[in-house]
Amino acid sequence: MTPEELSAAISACLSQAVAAGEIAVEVPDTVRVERPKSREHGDWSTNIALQLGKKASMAPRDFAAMLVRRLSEVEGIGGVEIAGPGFLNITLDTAAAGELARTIVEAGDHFGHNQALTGHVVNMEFVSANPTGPLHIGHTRWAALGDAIARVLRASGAQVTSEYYINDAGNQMNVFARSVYNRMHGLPVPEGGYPGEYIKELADIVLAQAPELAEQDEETALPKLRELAYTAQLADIKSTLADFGVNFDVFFSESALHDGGAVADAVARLREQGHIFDLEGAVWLRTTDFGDDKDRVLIRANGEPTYFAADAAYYLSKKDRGFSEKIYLLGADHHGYVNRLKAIAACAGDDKEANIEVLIGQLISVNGAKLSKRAGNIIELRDLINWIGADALRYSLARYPADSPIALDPEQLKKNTNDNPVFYVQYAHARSFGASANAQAKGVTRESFDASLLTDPSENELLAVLGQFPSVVAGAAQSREPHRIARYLEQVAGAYHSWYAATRVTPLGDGPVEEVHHTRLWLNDATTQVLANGLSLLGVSAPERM
RNA sequence: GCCUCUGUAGCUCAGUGGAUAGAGCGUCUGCCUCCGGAGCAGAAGGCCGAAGGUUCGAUUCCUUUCAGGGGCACCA
Repeated sequence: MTPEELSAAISACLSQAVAAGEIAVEVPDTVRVERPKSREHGDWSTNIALQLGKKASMAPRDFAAMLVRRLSEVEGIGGVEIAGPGFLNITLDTAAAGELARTIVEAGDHFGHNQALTGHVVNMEFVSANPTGPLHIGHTRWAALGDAIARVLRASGAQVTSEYYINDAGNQMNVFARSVYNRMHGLPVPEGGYPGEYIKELADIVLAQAPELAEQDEETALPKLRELAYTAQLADIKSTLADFGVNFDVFFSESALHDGGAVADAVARLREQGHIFDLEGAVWLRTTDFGDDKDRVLIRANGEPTYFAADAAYYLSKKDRGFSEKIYLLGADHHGYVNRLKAIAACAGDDKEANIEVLIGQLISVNGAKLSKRAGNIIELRDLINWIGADALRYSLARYPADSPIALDPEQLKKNTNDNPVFYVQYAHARSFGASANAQAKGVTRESFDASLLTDPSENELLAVLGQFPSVVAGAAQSREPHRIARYLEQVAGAYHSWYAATRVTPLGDGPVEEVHHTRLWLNDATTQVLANGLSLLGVSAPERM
């Protein structure tokens, strides 16, 4: 019996009691069941009687007593006790609890999938680093976390498109091109230009493709140089992301918005909506009507559209493409954008609470220094991957909530590789995988299964932890917090290691293979499955040996 | 000044309107003649930044306050 099934059973009892006229209260959609810290409080507990007692004008303990009578009749429930002010402590029959092992193995890769977000059509935009330099550590957090969120949302039934917005328009591209040009000719970095070593590499790549650029003056060379350098840089970004296990569904070009007339069109549409005004030659969007602290310019007095205008056009594109929820994952340095992005949504006639969601991730600091490609002291994502591996990096970024600031010391991270929790989890997977193979070599099989034999306390604990996976996934999806998966996996690994130390899947020595060994193989393999499914949601590999 | 995030064990950080607040690292004690010891069992270590409020119950929600990070462009 899974916690969900137990929860449903309690709801059913409540509904029956209402129907029978024993209580008069609105039955909540779901009843929360929790794993009590102490085993003395049963396998699962609920505080539903405390919550509903008052609403039903009953003493919580009387309400609880009513529920106990009905719950005790439910198949699979071994006992129900009232504790304290009205907690219900529920103990499952061993067999009902153990049945979960078979449920998981049979569900396979699908175990953990749920319907919490079925029907949601979501656009998730993240990373969106400027194509003027390589991805660096500042981009890695959302790359890891954003991709994990996309996976978790999909597992919860949402239809998700992940998107990378390429800021390939505006003056920065010219500065970028001039930086490459200057480097090519041994000139100093231009004012406000990019100094990093990668500029030299780009210059070499560009020259290899178009040697004639070396002979041309800046004005002649720039357009083609710009195009080639941009293409090379974007290709580098894409390949780094791929090595990190992050594959976007869509790469969306900002300049395409300008060239295709989408920006002008967006301004016209917003004007129709009545949120535009003209002042001192510029065109403004009245974002203050929707919570922004100042109005924003869309078209400058000189006729050029602002970056914000492209943002508006981009939002409308997402809306036109049918996404009911647009999620933006931004760094804390963009926190000032939240209100104006939401104002765009509202100006476009959307609900700024339901149709747009802006998540702010705190920045990662490295040795206390801020990183900037302009300053040239970047730590590249590719280097980090090479140093500590994509798995360890993704996991260590995914195990913290986005709003907690983390300070990474690359040297420390590299040194502490063996202390990284990812190894604890991956090791549990490898160990359970190996244990299964060994057991089967000794004649243990999954041909028979008797759930009532899983009586060891460590088995009760492991089963309880495994059973929580679907609700953990659903919770992670709804809260956009994939770190819950990581923390949960650490719990699973811990429960597995304890179980492994307490029981045996393979008989001791030359002992006979008994029914209990066959049954434990199911539990072992169920654990392997949950660990693999969970790691997959984080984009981390589940090795069969280490 | 305004907005926002953070403050929990020596360190890095989880966590919840409920029963005894957790993990890893570090420290200390045990456990390899047998399925992977990259592991297990146990010990020590806490004014959940501070003060008010809501509640039967607050570390959790609200207000104030102190401390730290980040942000406040007709840049992109």
